Amino acid sequence: MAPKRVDRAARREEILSAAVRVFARQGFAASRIEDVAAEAGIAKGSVYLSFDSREALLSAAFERLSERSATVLEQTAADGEPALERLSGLVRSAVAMLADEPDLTRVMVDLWAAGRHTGDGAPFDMAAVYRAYRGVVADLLRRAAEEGDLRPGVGEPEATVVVGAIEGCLVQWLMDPSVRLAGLAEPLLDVCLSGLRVSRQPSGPPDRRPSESYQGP
Amino acid sequence: MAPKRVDRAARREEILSAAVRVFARQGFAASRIEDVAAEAGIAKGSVYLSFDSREALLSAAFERLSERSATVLEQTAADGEPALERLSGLVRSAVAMLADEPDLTRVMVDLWAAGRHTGDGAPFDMAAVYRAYRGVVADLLRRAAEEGDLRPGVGEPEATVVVGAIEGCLVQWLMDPSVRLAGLAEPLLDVCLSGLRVSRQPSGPPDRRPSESYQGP
DNA sequence: TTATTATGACTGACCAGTCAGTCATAATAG
DNA sequence: CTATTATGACTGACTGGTCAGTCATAATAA
Repeated sequence: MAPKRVDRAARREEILSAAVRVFARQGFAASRIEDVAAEAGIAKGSVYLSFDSREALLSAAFERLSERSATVLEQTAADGEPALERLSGLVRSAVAMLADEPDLTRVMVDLWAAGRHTGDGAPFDMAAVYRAYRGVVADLLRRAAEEGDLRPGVGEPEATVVVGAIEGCLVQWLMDPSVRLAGLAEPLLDVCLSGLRVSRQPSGPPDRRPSESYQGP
Repeated sequence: MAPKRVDRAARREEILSAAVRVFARQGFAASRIEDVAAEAGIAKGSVYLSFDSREALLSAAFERLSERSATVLEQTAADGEPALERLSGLVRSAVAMLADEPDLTRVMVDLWAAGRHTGDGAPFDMAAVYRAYRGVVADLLRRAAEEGDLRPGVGEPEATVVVGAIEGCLVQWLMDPSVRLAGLAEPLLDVCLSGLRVSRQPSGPPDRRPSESYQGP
C-alpha cells in the first residue's frame, strides 16, 4: 500500500531550504511562490503539497531559526564550567550559528517585519526568542557574579545589552556585507566583559580563542 | 489670479507623517496607499500630488530618519570636551532620538528589509548610515584612547560592537515593547565602558546621569 | 487498475497608479 | 458689494497587471 514513495518530510525540507535561499536573495515581500518552486526545481502547485500558504513558508523559516536558537541555548546548559566561561561560549556559539547560516540569518529581517504585529502566542513570536536569550544570559550573569567573576548587581538590562550587541552586529552585517560577522564575537566579548576604559585588570589581555564552537544540527 | 494656495511642503510633511504612523502600525508591506490617505484625511489620488509612488513614501521616511541620524552625529561634533564624554553623549543622544520618535523607529525594520537589496548608491542606503555612525564612534574611541581614558588598540571592531549594542537593543524593543528602550542607554554605556568583569576601577561606580540629551530638529 | 504525486493553466481578489471631472478660492470686472 | 472667471487642489471610479491559491488532468509506481 504505497505507490510512488516520496519522503514527505525530506521534500518539505528541500522546499523550505529553497524558500530560505529565495527569501535571502530577494526578501520575502518580493518572493513569489513561483520563484520558490523554480529554485526547488518543481512546479508551483507542488509547493502547496507541502505548505498551506506563502505565509506558512515564512513561518517554517521562523521555526527553523527558532530551533537553531534553542540548540545554542541548550548547548550552554552544560553545567560544571564557570558561568563566565559558559557565557562566552554562548556568545561565540550564537555568532557562529548566525555566520554559518547566512541565508537563514538574512531572512531574519523579514521575520522581524512579520513578527512585529503579532501578539504573544502568534505564529512568529520573535519576542519569545529574545526573551529566552535574555533569560539565559541574565541567569549566567548572576551566577558569574556569585562566583566572583563579574561585578555584582548585573541583571536584565545588562543581559539586554549583551544580546543586543549580537543582534546589532547582525544588523550591520545585513546592511553591509563587508562587515565581518564571525570576526566580531571576540571584540564583542572583549568590550562587554572587559569594557573599553583603561585596563585595570592584573590578569593581562583577555584570551583570544580561535572562535567557532557552534555545532549545528 | 491665485486660487486656493496650499503650502505644498507642509502638505507633503503631513502626508509623510501619516504614512509613518500607518507603516509603524501595520508595516510597510500591509500598508495600502488608501490607508495612508485615510490617515491623512485626504483622498487616495491626492497622495500622488505629493509623492510619485508608494516606494517614494518609504524613501521619504528613510530621508527623515537619515536626517535625524545626521543631527545626532553633528551634535557630537562639538570639540573641547574629552572624547569619552562626547562618546557617552553620542550614545545617549542616539538612544533618546530613537525613543523620542517611536513611529519613525518602528519603520526602521521596513527600511532594513527594503535596503537590503540595494547597492551602494541606492535609494535606501542604510549601510551608509551605519558606516557614518561607526566612523564617528571609532574616531572618538581612538581619541579617547589617546587621551588616556580608554585602553589602546580600540578601533573599527569595537565601534561596530558599540553601534551594534544600540541597534540590538532597538531590535528587542521592536519585537517586545515591554523592553524599555530609553532606560537602556545607561546600562549600555556601563557595560561597554566599564565591562562586566569584577570592578577594578578605583573611581567608584560609573556616574548615572539623568539621561536624555537629544534635542531633535 | 488504483492510489498517490506532480503539474501548470486558470480564476478571482487585490491594489498601484491614472485621469476626467468637481469644487473652493481668489482675483478681477462691473 | 456681487458676479464672473481663472486656477489648481482635490477626488474617487476605473484600469491593467500581478499573484496566491485551486483543480482538472497527467504521470508514475505498486
